[in-house]
Amino acid sequence: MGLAERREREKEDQKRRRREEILEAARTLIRSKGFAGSTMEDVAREAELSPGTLYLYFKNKDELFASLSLDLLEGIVEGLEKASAEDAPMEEKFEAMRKAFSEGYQFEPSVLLNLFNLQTGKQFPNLSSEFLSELNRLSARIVDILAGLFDSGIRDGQLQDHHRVALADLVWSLFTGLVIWEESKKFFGPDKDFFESTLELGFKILHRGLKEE
Amino acid sequence: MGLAERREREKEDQKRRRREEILEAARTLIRSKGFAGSTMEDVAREAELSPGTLYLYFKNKDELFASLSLDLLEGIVEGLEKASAEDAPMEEKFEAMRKAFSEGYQFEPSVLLNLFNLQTGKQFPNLSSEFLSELNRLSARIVDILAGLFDSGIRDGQLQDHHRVALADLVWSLFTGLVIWEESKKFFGPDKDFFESTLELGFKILHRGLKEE
Amino acid sequence: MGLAERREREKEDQKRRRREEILEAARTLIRSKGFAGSTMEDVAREAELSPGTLYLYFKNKDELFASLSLDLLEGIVEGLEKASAEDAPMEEKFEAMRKAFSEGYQFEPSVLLNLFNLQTGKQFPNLSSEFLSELNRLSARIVDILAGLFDSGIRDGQLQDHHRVALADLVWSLFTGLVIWEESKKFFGPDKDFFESTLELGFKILHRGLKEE
Amino acid sequence: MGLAERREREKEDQKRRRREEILEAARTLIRSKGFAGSTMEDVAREAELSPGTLYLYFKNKDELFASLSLDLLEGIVEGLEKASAEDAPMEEKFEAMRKAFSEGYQFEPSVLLNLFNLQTGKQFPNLSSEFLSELNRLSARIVDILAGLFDSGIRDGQLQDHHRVALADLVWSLFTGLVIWEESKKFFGPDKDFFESTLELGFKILHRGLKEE
DNA sequence: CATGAATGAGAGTTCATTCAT
DNA sequence: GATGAATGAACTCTCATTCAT
Repeated sequence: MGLAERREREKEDQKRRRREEILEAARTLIRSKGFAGSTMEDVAREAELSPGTLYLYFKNKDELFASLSLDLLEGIVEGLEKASAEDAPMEEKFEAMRKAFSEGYQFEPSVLLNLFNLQTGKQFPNLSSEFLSELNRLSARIVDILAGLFDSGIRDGQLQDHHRVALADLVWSLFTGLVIWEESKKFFGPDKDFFESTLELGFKILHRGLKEE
Repeated sequence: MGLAERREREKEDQKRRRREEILEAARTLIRSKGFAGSTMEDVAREAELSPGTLYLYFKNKDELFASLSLDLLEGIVEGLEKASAEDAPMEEKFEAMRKAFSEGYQFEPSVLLNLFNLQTGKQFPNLSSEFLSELNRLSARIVDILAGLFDSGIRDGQLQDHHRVALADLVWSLFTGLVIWEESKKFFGPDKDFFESTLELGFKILHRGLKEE
Repeated sequence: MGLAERREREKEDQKRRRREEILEAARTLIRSKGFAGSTMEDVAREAELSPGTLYLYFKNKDELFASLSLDLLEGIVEGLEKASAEDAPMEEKFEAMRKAFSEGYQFEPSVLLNLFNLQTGKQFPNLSSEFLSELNRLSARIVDILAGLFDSGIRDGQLQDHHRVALADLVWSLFTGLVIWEESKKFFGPDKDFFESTLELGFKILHRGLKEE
Repeated sequence: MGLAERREREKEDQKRRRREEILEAARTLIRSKGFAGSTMEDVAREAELSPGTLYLYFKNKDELFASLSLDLLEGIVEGLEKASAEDAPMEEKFEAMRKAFSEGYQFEPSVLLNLFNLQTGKQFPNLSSEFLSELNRLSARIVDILAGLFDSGIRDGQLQDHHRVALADLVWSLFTGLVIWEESKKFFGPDKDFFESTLELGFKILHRGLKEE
């Protein structure tokens, strides 16, 4: 490996790290002030950079914050892929799914809310279509994996036969709805967080509701 | 009834109608451009009024659009109250619930998304606290009714025993998640709407998952 | 006197009374919120009328509030005319002057401040020139009377010889300056009002400073 | 001195200069159109900047224009402090006072008028309380210095004994009243300016009226 | 690469004034 | 004469974005 090559790589690393720092700052801010409430200057201050610098790493504000959503979705995809790869009884698969979602929740609830604002696609004329289709590709991938998971369960007789995609939509909706609802509840009673336990209950009932006897 | 009295009442009616027109215009706009993307001038133009007039009926933009959320929640509360009032087998109650949600969906999905933006409470400094607490009161009322519904089912032995509020949270989350998700899907495949069928499936599975044998 | 004539007169009276009520309301408001801070709707509410009605009595907001200044100036002119009419020793004339000013102060300090805003003539494009010249005529009249007063004192050897108009300007400036300054002081120490005693002292020193020995 | 340090200082200078330019523009405008008549866009245009830039240097319109008043008051305080520091016969001190005021007049009469609008405190909800108290502190300081000046004259037997603060109020009122009055007169007879000569006369009479024989 | 001062379009909001009833 | 709902021009202020250094 030549020197030039190493330099190159170090530069790349440096760049990636910077990018991460900015996203980290954005995540902190979206939590406390929401998307519309956070200014680029806020992000710059939080990341200890100047506003101009942000534009060296992100095309605009929308894409900066949308990148958070991408990260979130990627994390969930990864988790779900692992869950679906295993050759295990349905119970364990459900458990793995639940864990993947749970990790998504850790990421930052506000980001998920923002994802939907993005995805309904209104008011984000600055989001490049490549970006949007990447978001959609990942969402679709999630539903895909979930559908596949249910398909395998149905085919080997562990689950009742229902439309796979509808089942996937249901689970994904349950997850996102719960994230948002728990986030809302926090606002008027900031102390408690029942996300985990309620999600667990949800999966339990879901499993029982689907199980083939 | 005196003439003055009649005049008075007609004026009241006129006023209410105007308010409705403005809300209607806002609903149309939130659908096409979202909350942040809709300007007060847009609303005025849509309602065929001048911008200043809007402020005779609503204190500011936030409250105007939040009023839509209030209407939506009120509609759902009403529907659920009817569902819970009936003395019927659980199946029918579930069916009534589903209908109440279904009507909420008709109202306008974007409004629900905006409700959550409001409720996470960030970035809406112009929303009076009375308004926010009214929003929260209604949300709480919904969960309350749902919890009561499950409670009755559990107590007369039709449903398995679970934490009532957790069950309520689950149903409410499922509904809201589904609304938002279907709305998102429309954006990248605008032709189909599986909300109704998926919600139906959800309730079916939920019922089976909870039913005491 | 015919009936028609009486009707006419009663109408006139009624009209004048209405006008007074509006001015009274404006005076109350200018005290508490200042000119720019008072809206026409405020005035209407205070006078228990509708906004539109104000325009039956005054051409616009500027003229309404400027009328207060006219009233104030007229009161002072009247008082000073009495003071200058008397054939009395200088001491008594000074005392009469002081009283005239004192009554002007009772009228409402804020009105005087507004008068100057009007008279520096900026930002009041809605004030008809007739109105402005009436304001100026009264101001000039005040200086005139004061100058005459000093003239008589100088000519009969009671006062030292100085430029009459300059003396008049001095007294008028002293008065207005004191009104405004005491008003300002009230804002950060609202309890005390030294206008009367300080004005008295001012006149005493002025007299001693001018008296021919 | 390091390079960084020098850069730093130059930046500071640049910043101060910009601020001055904006204030200068505001002063030009308040003279021609008054406070309420000048828009932020006017100021920006006059300063050859964009509206947004003004807000980098001043929190809002009120504070921008109030800064002019602060400058004016500071100038007067400075002048008066010099006047009171001298150990000189009363005549010279009076002369020094007069000069301090005279320079205040040069600053810009309209600013003084605006100061009083500010200080009566109505209708300026955007003025931070720190700003207001700074204005009041300076006003109080002026009266303080003046009172001290009179006190020394009284104690060494050059002036008759009167309430020091009342004397200070008188002089300050005379000054401000004269500024405003001469400004008003300019409006309907724009050619002449008797401020200097009238102020001189005022001080002469005042001195004679106070002098202990 | 990084900066941060400057930009300027665009938003929400106010309020003097009008006019159909 | 009186009303008050409606108007709409005009204002202040924000903030994503740019670009000279």
